[in-house]
Amino acid sequence: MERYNFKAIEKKWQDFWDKNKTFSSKIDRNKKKFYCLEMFPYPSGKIHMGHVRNYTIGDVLARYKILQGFNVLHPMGWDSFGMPAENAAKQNNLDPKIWTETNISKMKSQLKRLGLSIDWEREISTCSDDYYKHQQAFFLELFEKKLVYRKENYVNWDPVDETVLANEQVIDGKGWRSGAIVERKKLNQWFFNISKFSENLLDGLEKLDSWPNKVKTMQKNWIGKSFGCEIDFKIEGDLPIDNIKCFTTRPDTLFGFSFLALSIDHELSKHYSENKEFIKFKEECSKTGTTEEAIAVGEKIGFKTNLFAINPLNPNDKVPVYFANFVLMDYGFGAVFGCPAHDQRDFDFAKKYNLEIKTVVKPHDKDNSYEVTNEAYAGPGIIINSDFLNDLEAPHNSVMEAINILESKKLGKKRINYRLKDWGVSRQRYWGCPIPIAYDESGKAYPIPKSMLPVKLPNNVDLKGKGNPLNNQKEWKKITIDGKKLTRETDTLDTFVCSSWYFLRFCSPKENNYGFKKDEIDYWMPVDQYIGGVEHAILHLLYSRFFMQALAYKNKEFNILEPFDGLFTQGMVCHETYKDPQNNWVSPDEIETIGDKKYLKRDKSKVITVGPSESMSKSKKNTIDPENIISNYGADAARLFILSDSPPEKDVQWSEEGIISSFKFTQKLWNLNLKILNEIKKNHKNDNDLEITKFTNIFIKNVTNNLNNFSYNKIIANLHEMYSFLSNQIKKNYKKNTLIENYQKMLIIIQPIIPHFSNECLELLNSKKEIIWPDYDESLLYEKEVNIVVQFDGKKRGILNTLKDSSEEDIIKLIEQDEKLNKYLLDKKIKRKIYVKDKLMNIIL
RNA sequence: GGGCGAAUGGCGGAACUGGUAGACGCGCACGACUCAAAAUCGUGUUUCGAAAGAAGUGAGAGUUCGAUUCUCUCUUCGCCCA
Repeated sequence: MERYNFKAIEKKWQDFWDKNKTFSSKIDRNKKKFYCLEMFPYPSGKIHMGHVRNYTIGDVLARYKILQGFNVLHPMGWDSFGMPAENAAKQNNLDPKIWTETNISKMKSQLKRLGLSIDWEREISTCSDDYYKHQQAFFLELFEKKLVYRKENYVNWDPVDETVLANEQVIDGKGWRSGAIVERKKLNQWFFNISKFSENLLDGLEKLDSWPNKVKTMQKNWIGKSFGCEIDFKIEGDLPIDNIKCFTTRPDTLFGFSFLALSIDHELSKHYSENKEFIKFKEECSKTGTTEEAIAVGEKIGFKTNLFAINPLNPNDKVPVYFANFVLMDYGFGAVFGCPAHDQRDFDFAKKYNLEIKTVVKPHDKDNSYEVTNEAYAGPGIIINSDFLNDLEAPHNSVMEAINILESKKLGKKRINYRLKDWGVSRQRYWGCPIPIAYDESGKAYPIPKSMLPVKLPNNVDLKGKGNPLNNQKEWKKITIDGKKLTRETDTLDTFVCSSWYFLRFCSPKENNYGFKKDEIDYWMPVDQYIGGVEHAILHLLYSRFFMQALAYKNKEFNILEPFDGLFTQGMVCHETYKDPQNNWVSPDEIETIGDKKYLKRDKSKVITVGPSESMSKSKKNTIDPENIISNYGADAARLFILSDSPPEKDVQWSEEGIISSFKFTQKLWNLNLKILNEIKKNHKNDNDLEITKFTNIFIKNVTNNLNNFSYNKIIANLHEMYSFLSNQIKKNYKKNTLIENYQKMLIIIQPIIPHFSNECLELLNSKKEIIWPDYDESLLYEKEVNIVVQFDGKKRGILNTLKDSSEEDIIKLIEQDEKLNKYLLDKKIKRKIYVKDKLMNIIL
């Protein structure tokens, strides 16, 4: 038996694709285009199994579309700005640029070994100034359109490292590196006005039919449109103010009003800046944490002012005003009216401070004496105890009615509120795209003229020092524009900005004057199928959608509003976790299995406990290195396995047995291939071809359907069926041409999955016929005979094999003649017959 | 706390619009080849039962001639948001 030499064969085809530029793409207006895109990777230096899965899924689709005759664009690039480079640079005294470039070349060669159908001529890297100069131009374009602005906002400040921390760098309220307690600090930062497009972004979701509903729902919730009312509450007390503005979605519960709560960042707080009690209260608030989660879980606390708010619907009703930790400045106006009976947070607060709890909604099954006691009632019902609002259906009719009354009395205004906040894009870091702005001494911002772009990152920057590295570049910061001496902005852009338009750049990767060429994006965009992890379901996808809106704003030339026509979110790659007796994580390749137990390889007295399968992560040491897998088993085997066990949208469990089984399967297929080539040489004259042609037809139909539905795991099952069919039937002496024709079709069908193997076999088969995706003949799928399930009283009692399209009478006759079935009919009267043609006969006795 | 989704053999998973539950793979068992093992090939494998047969898709109800599929209630798990 010959071994399949995957190493030589895979290399041969990868070199062939490289040399012939097989996957290079050009605009061809006679062909239908297909833009297949997988989320581009961060160049960490090593591909991981998640990449293998992501890019295999995309590659299967791209190759399928190529075979179907589409003009396919399938590019790849690098999301190469970001913190890991800066951290690595700090730790190892490296230049982030060199670190990143080395990683890119390593990862590129690894990706090539997977045999992907990538057009490498379109490769881009977001950290190169060829790329980011266009991004700076976009920033200025948005600046001109007034979609970018600067405002003060809070950041996580590490006082020891003198740096701003990302949320994920704050662990238990402390800086991840210094361990210092993180402070809230206000900084001037740049914002993209994404909230301006809230309605468009919400609306656009409706048209995205090929997006998973899950993702659409997540975006919808993130945008968080709510319908309600803004109310001006009249204020009495010891401060010179007349009113406080609130937003509420439940103005219909105003008669349950018992306090008014303000965010500690509300503008009124400035009146208390010297108040010791208030300062203490603020400290208390920051201890419980300022994340929304901490607030929801933690205790609700408040600071009572000497102010009173007057209920607009009932002027005799005056309630106290508090500052409270559960009110967020970002939502509405940073002020809410408290209705304890019908909101749990308000309820908790009222209990703590002994405030009145007035029930104003009763559930449908309760009478008017209903009273909220142990917890707030937030469900639907009927309004009670509310004067002119009584008996209204809540919330369906009551909210609208309350708004109408408030509007007619000029006490409030109908208002739509969005949860979506503007996108803060300033990052106080070195390794990012410089923001093309400079300031004069008064702090006024000037855009840097387009002719002076790119604003390049300076080289040889000391990253180990404190503070923002660019801010320490005294010379770099100086710039003169039109004779004015200015100081550059030292913040860089969030890396999400880089990934918000890279799919446009792939259409025109070499264009020098602008980020893309119009005729090129008009041809290629939108991305027909975008594939990536569900972890990007909200931010990256929403930002990219916003970016298209922003480019199209006040620009009739640009008319792509949705960048991604289809979206597919793949699941994660998981692996069992292992621990030694000391409870340390152990990596799979440190383990040896003897019998049904696992031991540490280097010390076999240590028994390993097997933990649950979890997504591969370095911290749990349950990663598998794709490079080893490809070296040991080949790219085709790796592709087969990563697709085989689970549907692509679900998590897949990596296992040693699984990859070995896929590897063995490639070997079996190879030997089968040799046998088939041998049969062809024999040149049989046998005319019986129906069986194999029929099989090929079913095979084409099944795989095509499964490809269209992303049921890639089922394709692997189809492949096994093909193998078992061919290995059983090969001795049937099929005529040479029949065999060649059918086998060629099968090899084409398996090409998207195992491209190296398929190409090699096709070459050896040397058929004259063109290599295109085969059609199937519907008439050949027609069976003359069918199996009919026979049921008595709904219970399956047997199967009849009979002619297709048999009548009910024919079937009954057959049952009467059948020894096993006719006994059920003895001494019985048939009450009813249900006959489903060619499928089932159910007899009710 | 809210939203979305899932639950099928020892395991991963199939089952198109309600119509043969368990495709395909892993694992396991037995057999062939071998002095032996590995590799390979073959057979079997939901459970109970010798068999006939019965039960069976998280639990409970409902609709139906018929439910993994539809409806309701519950349990558990996952993801997202808070």
